[in-house]
Amino acid sequence: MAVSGRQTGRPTLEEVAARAGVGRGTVSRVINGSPRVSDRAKEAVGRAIAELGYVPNRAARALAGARTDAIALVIPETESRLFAEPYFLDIIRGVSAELADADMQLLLTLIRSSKERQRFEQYLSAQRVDGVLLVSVHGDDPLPDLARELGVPAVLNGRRSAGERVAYVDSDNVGAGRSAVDHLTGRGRRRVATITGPLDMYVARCRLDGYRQGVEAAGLPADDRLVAAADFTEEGGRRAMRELLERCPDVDGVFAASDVMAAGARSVLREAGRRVPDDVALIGVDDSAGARLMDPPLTSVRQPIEEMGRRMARALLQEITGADPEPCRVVLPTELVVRDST
Amino acid sequence: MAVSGRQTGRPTLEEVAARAGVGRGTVSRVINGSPRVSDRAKEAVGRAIAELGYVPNRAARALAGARTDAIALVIPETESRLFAEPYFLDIIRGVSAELADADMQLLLTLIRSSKERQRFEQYLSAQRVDGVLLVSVHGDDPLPDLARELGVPAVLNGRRSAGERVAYVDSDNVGAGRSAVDHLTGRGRRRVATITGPLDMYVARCRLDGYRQGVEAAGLPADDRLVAAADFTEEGGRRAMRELLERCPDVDGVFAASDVMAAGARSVLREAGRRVPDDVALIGVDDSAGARLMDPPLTSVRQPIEEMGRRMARALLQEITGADPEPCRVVLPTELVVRDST
DNA sequence: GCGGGCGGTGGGAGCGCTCCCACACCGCCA
DNA sequence: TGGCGGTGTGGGAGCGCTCCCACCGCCCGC
Repeated sequence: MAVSGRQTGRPTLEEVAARAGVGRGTVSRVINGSPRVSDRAKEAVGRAIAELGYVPNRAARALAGARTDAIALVIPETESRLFAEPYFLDIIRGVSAELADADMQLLLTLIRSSKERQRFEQYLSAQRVDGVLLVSVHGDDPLPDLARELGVPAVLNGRRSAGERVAYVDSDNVGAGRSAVDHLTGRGRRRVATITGPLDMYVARCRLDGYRQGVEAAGLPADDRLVAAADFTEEGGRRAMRELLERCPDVDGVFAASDVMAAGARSVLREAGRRVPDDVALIGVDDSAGARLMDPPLTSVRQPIEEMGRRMARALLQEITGADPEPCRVVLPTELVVRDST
Repeated sequence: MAVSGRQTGRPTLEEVAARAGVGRGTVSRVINGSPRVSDRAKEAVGRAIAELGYVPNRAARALAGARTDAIALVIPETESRLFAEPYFLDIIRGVSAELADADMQLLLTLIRSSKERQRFEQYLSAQRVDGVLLVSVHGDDPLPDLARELGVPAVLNGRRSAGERVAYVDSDNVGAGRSAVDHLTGRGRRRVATITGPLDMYVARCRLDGYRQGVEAAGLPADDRLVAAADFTEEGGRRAMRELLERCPDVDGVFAASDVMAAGARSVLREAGRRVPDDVALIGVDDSAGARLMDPPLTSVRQPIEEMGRRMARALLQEITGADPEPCRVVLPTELVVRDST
């Protein structure tokens, strides 16, 4: 049964109106939750909608009204895949959960090349989405500002700098570094090193700041030889660990600014015959799935990634409805997950 | 400058037509690549488009025409997160790459609850996407058939059974199991066990078949005590390995049908004092990021995940344009990645 | 008792496209 | 010379909504 003759088969708002014995306008008002509708009409329309199985046509809505009921989640992947991948999935999970309730569509846009970037910029300026969520933005990324200029609501995941002007949801990266080092020094480590992310990224600088605070708080001497810059990759972590071992053979604790780099460091430590955690305690950031698989399982500072996604979505929705004129500035706390590597 | 007074600011097809000195129809024809246009007109329109920075309005297009220029990628997450997460990201990556060239939008839909499932089914029947890509479908998932009934093109990632009737892109799971066992027996292992996925999933049964073929080909006796069913989770892998150790203390090789389960097995082996690979050789499937991090690094059978995503997208696009009446049935080869666990 | 509100309503006028019909205009044939 | 088909073209008629104006009652105040 059903789905037989008709071309498109879908009932329209007009048909709903006819069945409910009201005008088109009234149906539209009911659907959009306008307060100026009598209970009687509301009920009649509701029944007609149910009977007909009516679902509003999004294209028509977008064309007639202003909104599209869709937001874009943008993930730039220009360079090497900097962040551990599960990170993105968790963000997506959070965003998706929040959007589902608002009945908004999630458009996923991976930007790999400048061509794709250009295409996305066209997208933006064509106002084809009600807002954008930007993940993994670099310090010099112009996309957030472009969105602002075009009047498209935007929310970032992470800041580009301390003075970020676009709305953002970030995690407490200074606190992450700080708690990692506190944990290390709390276990009696005295020569605590750090492997940083790329220092043109604010997130990396923040974690380094946290490290420095922790070192100072423990009354240990600041020693720049204990700081090795890397790039969030495993190979980078490996290289940095080698440097560290060479410069400071007496290192007994390492705070790697990401789990992936910690994994790199771990393999170098193994090759060098240093036991973890006996000789060198090791701690990462992200609490990624891989952390648990490492040997020994890696102590790590967890970020509430899914929650960040959720908060970003919520902030964007608010910005779209214009509920809150103040751009969202949220910094979520991190949490130490202690395992056997420390 | 720019973006000053005008309400929407975007030029319309009509304005392009006026500027090019042609009719609306002609501009539309040029944009959609119709052959029935003179070179002169084509050129004039092209210039006008460039000068005005015209970008077609998607909503209007969708409303007037039949297509929406969007496809949905559906990821059911009802139960525990069965598959390792990076899997999905790689699929997304492949799909996205292929779609970008076709200038199609990627709608991501996570289905967690029956409510979200229902919403998506409404979506489908409202014809709001030109097609669907379905990932991680279970044997009894009705979604693919629903899509078929509604006449929405669909492509699956993996089959639900040997007789799958909906278009699909799968990897050679039998071959994966077979090559894993061949590798194990090739290294002289004689008591080779397997930890399977949930046997109501076709993928799990295929890998088990491959295992059995491998055992037989090596002239080893089939022994059901060497087969332990699990569920693709780490805890499941752990439980299965314990069983195996109890039933067959002389086991010297284990083929786990996923890296995650291999990780579980590995930790049980450690606790039991069995060395890997000396006492027991261990091999997984997926070649996930975690495999490399394990100690020792895990030998694994890699699936061409990103390529699968790409092929799925390509197949779907073809099905949408109606180019190929035959539903896509692709089975991609897997590849053994040898590391230190075997 | 009459005028002015206000809650509630109907329906016209688009939104920016695609589809398709109608109509030039060309060169060809009979 | 007239007719005929084939190109190339213009533009009307929607697609299914939202927005908004106009309108109908009713109740209130004076």
